[in-house]
Amino acid sequence: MSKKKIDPRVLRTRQLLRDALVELIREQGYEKITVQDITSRATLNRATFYLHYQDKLDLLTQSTDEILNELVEGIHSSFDGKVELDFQMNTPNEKFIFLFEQILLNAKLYKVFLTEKNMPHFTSRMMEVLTGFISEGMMAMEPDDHKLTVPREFAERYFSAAYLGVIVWWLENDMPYTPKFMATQLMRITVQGPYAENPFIKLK
Amino acid sequence: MSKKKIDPRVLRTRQLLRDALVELIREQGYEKITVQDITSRATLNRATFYLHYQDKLDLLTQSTDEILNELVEGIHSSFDGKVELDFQMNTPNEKFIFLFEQILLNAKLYKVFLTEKNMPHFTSRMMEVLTGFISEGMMAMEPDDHKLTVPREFAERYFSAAYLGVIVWWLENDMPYTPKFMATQLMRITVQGPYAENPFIKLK
DNA sequence: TGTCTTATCAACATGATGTTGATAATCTAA
DNA sequence: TTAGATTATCAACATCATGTTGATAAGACA
Repeated sequence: MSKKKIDPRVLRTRQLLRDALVELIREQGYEKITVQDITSRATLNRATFYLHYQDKLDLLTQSTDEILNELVEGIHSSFDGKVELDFQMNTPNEKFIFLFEQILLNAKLYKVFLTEKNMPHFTSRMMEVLTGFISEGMMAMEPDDHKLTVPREFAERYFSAAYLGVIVWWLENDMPYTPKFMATQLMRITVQGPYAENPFIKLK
Repeated sequence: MSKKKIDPRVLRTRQLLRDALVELIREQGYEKITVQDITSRATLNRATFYLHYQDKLDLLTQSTDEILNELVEGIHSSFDGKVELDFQMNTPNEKFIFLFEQILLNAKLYKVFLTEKNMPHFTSRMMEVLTGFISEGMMAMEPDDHKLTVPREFAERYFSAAYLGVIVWWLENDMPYTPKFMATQLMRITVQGPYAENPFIKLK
């Protein structure tokens, strides 16, 4: 009901605007772009822009929301209830492999949106997405707050930030490893920490 | 030699502009601010702004650099060579306590710059600062790359992103814990992971 | 004190913004 | 395939922010 048929011209126009935005951000940074620049690149009239979006920021916000909603829905529809989100040494979680694979598919776009300085909204939304998976996984592993070493929110933020940081690093370096390798490394560092002979674990 | 006497009026003007910027970002977000807004708030003429900065972004960039340079120099001068940056269970590293204390002192400013959406430059510079400490600590602990479970750069990014995420969480929630508590939690989750009975460590 | 530096102020050209109304193109459904 | 509805185009507009300039005032410093 909520999805009436959308005029294909509208979809086309919005896609053109979004593509133009991504290109221009990469070329000259988000700040310097004007609505005029975007519509010129998209071969549309400037007034047309205002039929679809309030301003530059609105275009960016809506685009990021659409992209990340697709990501989340893709994961949900592929794994709906089938895969437990547990953390095990050297066995990368399939959802995380899928995550890196999806990002790889749209690497050009993710790279621009995640690694350009001054990209409002996208990074925080991406963080929310990751927090979703991580809090889900943590609740599955340990629903009892008392058995956590640190406040739950603290841990969730710690891991989502760490994972996002790694994703950004991967993109900045032009994806030097496969999705499976990345997911494996994440499991390993999460479980074992960074040192092979784990000098951390010397409990008193 | 590089620090000639700076006219106090210049310092005053720059301080006024920086303060105005921080206030306005908090009130209406970085995007919507104009140079006119900043100079009005600072009770300065708009032309005066251009005697000191190229544009809004230049003011922001220079301000963040100054703030973070002060932070780094403060830590260096307080601990110069005295404190090893090692990671031990339940014993928070003094540099990290100091870090949280410094942020607490300028919490209003850090909160705006780190948690407002769309804050160019500051977050990435802050990340660099953290990466500095972390890579220093990791090299002290384990200079041999072969004994790492994951690529060194991967681990450095993982931890700096995680730590920055936790700092942002702390600020967003209006510093609900003391710097010492925060530093302790960071050590604990880094060393032991999030679970008290560490179910992660079930090696095959 | 006088000199140098900086701030002030008004004014200007330029360019981006957001809106409007008339017109053309394109889609959808009968 | 055609008619009616939707959307895009285009030119024009007032408004606002920008960046700069030149003349003048105020403040710092030796």
